[in-house]
Amino acid sequence: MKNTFFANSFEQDVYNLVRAIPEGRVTSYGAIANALGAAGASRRVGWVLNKSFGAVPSVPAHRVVNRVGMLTGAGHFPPGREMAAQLRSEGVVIENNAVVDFETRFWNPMTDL
DNA sequence: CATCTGACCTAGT
DNA sequence: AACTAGGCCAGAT
Repeated sequence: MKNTFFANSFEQDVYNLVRAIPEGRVTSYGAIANALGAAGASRRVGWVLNKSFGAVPSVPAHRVVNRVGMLTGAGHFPPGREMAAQLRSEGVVIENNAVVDFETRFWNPMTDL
């Protein structure tokens, strides 16, 4: 389905979609890109999220992981806002830099949005 | 201006 | 089923 937001810019779309992720849920870069109609541009999503730290309101980028559920971007998170820490605060169990029961915690933008 | 790398994903072996 | 290789878009060197 098409986003109810507006496609003013790719980064804006990514921001809105990531902000729409419910607490305690996670999604993947590919799902976001696909939901935005930019299938295959999953790398771009990651790059957009990289600069999303300075954006306001804060973008819960910690809820975005790769397809396997690994916190690949944990090392790029600023100090005090580590991925695993925030996810744990939301009730998500992290084991070895990966989300436990990722498929259960997975949130599909197109389906649930 | 050409090349490489990177918060990835899909497909082939 | 696990591993390797290729493809994708954008920024950095």
